[in-house]
Amino acid sequence: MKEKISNSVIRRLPRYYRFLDELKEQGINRISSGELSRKMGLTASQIRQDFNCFGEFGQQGYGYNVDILQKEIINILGLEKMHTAIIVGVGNIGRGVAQHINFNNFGFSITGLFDIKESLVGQMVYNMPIRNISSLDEFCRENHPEAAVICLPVDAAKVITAQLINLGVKAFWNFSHYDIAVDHPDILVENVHLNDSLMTLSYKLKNN
Amino acid sequence: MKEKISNSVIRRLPRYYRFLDELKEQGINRISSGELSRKMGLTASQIRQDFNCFGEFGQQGYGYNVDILQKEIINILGLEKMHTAIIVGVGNIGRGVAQHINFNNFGFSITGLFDIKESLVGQMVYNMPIRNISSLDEFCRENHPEAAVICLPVDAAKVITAQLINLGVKAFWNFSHYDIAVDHPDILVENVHLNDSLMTLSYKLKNN
DNA sequence: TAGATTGTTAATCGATTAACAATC
DNA sequence: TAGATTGTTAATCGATTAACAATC
Repeated sequence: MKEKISNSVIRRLPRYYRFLDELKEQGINRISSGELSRKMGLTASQIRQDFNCFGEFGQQGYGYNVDILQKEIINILGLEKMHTAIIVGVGNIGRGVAQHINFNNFGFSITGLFDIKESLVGQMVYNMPIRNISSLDEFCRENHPEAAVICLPVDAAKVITAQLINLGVKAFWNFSHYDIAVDHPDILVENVHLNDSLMTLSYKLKNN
Repeated sequence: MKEKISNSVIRRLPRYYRFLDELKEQGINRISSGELSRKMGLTASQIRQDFNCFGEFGQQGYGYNVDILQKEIINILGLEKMHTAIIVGVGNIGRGVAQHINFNNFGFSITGLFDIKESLVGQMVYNMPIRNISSLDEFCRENHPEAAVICLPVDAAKVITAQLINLGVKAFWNFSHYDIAVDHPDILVENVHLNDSLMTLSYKLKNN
């Protein structure tokens, strides 16, 4: 294991994970950096550099064992260690994410869902009722969720995030437009800025 | 306007757009790169470099006019030019995105929604019925959508994407795990890999 | 004018690519 | 052994930061 792993490397790991899955499905259990580079549209050099950040996973003259490599990536990403998480905001996008994402596969166990809207409170998602956001404090003091998925409008996101940080939440999967990292530099944040992404597509269309 | 604008710069533009919005709401109509850098957690240098890729938007000794700057960014991102788009796959995530995203604000006008599931066909989203995916060919030949939002499982995504490219769709907002760019290098793709994002959060939690 | 802040060039830093010796 | 392919160092490329002259 080398020193500091760069962000660029980390962001490529899930993609490797995905492609290794595909190889496994095709019954391929051995792959060289050259072959993988062609399949993924990267350079073989980059692939070898990336993997070598974490140790020596390959074998000279042979390549990489698909299964072992994927297990290493699972380990690096920490997908086997489970973290508790709550979903705050179960509107259009919150509900979509809640139902679409297989949290368990990626190291998260959802322990609660919250919304402010009375009409949503009590509805079942998975096999859990949506709770009133007024019970957030109490719930967190009892259950100590480690992470929160934030699917709220920007103003609510700001307030609720600060509240959750006080309650000990350490990591946020942030779907809101609120920039958590600016106010809370020491908190772990992963942003999903859908609007930003769509604007980028608009840019590409303009400058094709 | 300089030569090639780097990807890193483009990806920062929507974020500038967002922060300028916030400034406008606060009634601030003038900002220096130094102040903005503190608010956004960037260097002032980078901000000036970024804006200078596209022209001279500021004024020495004064800074930038918030309104003008935002209009320039809107122009650069092409948010005023409207593009027609369809949404393919109206399951959990497709529906969430369809209802959550304000496509019109970002240069897109949704002209059709499609799903394969009979139980969904006919249901109304916005003021449009979800159509059967079997009518995709006919619809595209008549309406020529420029872009498609892909919210499908990986296998369906692969097939439908190829079909849509044949029908003249030029750009994809891709929520599937299928890597469009590998098979179709000349097509415009903007990926939203939610699973990848969540795995990154898992990594951060492991290596906090 | 003096102060502030841009636009822009130069320096630094980091990430990607190329090359090749080590080794299976 | 000969061929293949890794692990790793060195070279290149690109992006960020620093510095400062231009100018409002």
